[in-house]
Amino acid sequence: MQWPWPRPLGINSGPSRRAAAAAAAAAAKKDKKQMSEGELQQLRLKINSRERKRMHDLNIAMDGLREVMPYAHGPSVRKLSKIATLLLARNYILMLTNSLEEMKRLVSEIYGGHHHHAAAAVAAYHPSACGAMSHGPPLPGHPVGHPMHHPLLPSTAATLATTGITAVRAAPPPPPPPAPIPQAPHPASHGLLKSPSPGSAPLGGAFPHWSGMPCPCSMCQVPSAAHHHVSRLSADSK
DNA sequence: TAGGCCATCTGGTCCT
DNA sequence: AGGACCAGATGGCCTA
Repeated sequence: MQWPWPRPLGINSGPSRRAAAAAAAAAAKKDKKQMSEGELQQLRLKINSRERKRMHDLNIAMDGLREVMPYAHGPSVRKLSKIATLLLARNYILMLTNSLEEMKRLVSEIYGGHHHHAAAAVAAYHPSACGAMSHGPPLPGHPVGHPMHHPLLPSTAATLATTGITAVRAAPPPPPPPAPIPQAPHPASHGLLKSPSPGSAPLGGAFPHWSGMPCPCSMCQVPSAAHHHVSRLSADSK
């Protein structure tokens, strides 16, 4: 259907329209009364199946969203819940927007309005790899000694906290960190791990971290947020 | 055991 | 009319 966004209330929903719909529903009900039990059951199964498919598609889309989120991926890592995924995605978008604005501002400061050079500088400074979150070794032109603000600043976990949502089974009362959170190395107790093994790469090496930047994951945004719950991975694939 | 998350079923509503 | 979307109800699974 061509309505991939929530339908605003009130569209085409005047009293007459509603009455018509109600009448149609009533008629359908009457038809259903005339249907045999078997036919009714067939119809129900068909509708249920459609709904299942719809929800599966929704989950696939949700998985797609998880894949591009700056968050741990991998078999040993528990999946973000749906609500956490959406909230993290929102913050991620806000962060990228802020990042872009900040970048523009810096560039225009540096180049003092020479837009041509400024644009080139932006391209060189902020390669697309940054957006792809593949932060391995520093990229050419991608400063390692980034000021403490890679603007992943709107804290996901903070938002989650303010919305009363626990990101990935957040552990209770996270004392809010006053300032930028120290990033490296990740504590072994980072969470989302099946069995935190000291010495092994945090998060199984699955988590892309910026060198010299705050970690974007909600784990780091709020200490002790999100722990355990790995076994649901298997349950999720039921 | 309580609480969180999820899948599924179901009826209502709206759109094409 | 048929399909999509939505929200409430229900029950299962899992963890603290």
